[in-house]
Amino acid sequence: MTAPPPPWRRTPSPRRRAAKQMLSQELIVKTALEILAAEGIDAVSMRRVAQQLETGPASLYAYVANKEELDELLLDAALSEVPCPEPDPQRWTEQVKEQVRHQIRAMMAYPGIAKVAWQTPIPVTPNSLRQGEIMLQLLRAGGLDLKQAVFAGDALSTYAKAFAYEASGWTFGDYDPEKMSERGQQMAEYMQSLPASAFPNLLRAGEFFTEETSQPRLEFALEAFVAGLAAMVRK
Amino acid sequence: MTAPPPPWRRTPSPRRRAAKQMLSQELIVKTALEILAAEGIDAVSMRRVAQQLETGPASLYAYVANKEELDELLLDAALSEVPCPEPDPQRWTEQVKEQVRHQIRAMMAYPGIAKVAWQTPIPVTPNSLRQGEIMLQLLRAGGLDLKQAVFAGDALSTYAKAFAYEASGWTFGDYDPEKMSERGQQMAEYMQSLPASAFPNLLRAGEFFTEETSQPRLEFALEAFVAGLAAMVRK
DNA sequence: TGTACTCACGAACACCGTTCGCGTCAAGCG
DNA sequence: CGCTTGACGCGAACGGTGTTCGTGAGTACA
Repeated sequence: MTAPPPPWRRTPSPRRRAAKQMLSQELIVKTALEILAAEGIDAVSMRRVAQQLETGPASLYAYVANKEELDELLLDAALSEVPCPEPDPQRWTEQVKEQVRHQIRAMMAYPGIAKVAWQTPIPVTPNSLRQGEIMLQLLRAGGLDLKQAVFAGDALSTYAKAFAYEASGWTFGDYDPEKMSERGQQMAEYMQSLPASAFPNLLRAGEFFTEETSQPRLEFALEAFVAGLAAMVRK
Repeated sequence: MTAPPPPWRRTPSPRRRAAKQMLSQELIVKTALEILAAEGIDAVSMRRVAQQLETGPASLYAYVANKEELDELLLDAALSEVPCPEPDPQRWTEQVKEQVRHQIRAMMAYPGIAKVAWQTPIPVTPNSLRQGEIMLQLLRAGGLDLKQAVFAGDALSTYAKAFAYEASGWTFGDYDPEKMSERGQQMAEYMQSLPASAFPNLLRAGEFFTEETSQPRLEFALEAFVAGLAAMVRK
């Protein structure tokens, strides 16, 4: 609100470097996570983070190569909270399922971080690698050979990302409720407009597809897949 | 190269509507698909499509509500090629797997369309619905009850989208090879920099994770999941 | 011929990620 | 102590995105 100083008068002490906190990669990530928590993933832009730090977007590039690297750091921060159990061959199926649940829970703790996980092909951050290794250990403890473990681990982490992404979109405001109910209506209208028996199953599927069936859907998928793995091992 | 007409002279016959093909939703989708095939999904912007049609971006909004709707139409076009088999209870496991393979193949025929599938929550286009219903029919023919079929169908289509997305990124130029090999090196370096035994499995996993293992990875995941389903039915 | 209406679309808006180079500051040296 | 020089923070600009609104030209009708 104060008027800018007259242009001919050199500003007296504009830089009080020590006064405002020095930038650092850590501080940038911390700030980005705060914005993520408060305003969602789409609000996390280089500009918005810089604004929060009271600087211009160009300043961030001294500590972060680009947006992609920032995204990767955010994902890694989210994954840092996932525990690493000791493999127990007796309980391997339960351990595998539990690990996937943990990974999904960690991603859903930061609304929208799953979207980032998809944009980051083969993340190589410490915590991502750690999760990959843990998963392989649990699977191998169950008796899968290396190749089987790698394939199964890939499928599980792919599904975990996919599930977390869809669930995030559902539970946080990414798509607004008004639009969604409109969709539901369109869908019902379209299906009923065709020959009555064209969509006998799909017409009754809606009731199993609400937010509160999210958890059972995950459990079903995990149960089926892990049971399939167990059958391979026994054979 | 011709000079513009003097401003006081009203342009004689600027609109030869019939000369350039009239716009229509169909033409817009067709043009977008051509650009998609030639330049990849990221090139498909409202501006680029309009440019190809020799008009401004605003003109498209008469036939398409927004970019999201255009995306949905593109996805629907891609799915139109997926066949719809008659359910055969004797061969249901094979039919389910084959249907997923077909869906994935259809998406990969249009590089990057899988990305669109992710951005479109619960697509309600005719072909998407048709695929949903088919999947439910195949699963129910296998003996699953409606709830089981809905959950299984959800998991399968989620995985199909996820797989097609990852495979698309891999096989088309989305991430450039130089960057990727740099990644691989970083990864190997990091893993070896830690206590020797920190990543015993992951260090040997690389060889199972090339482009040519893409197909076997899919088959493994399908096999495990469908086997798990079959076990549920038998029980 | 004059008028009224429709509608195609150019231009603008508010964003985005990224880059370049200016200008200021602090350190080093005479 | 004062000057020079090097480093570097960051404002401004570039080229992109999706979307909206007002204008003016074209058509149809009186």
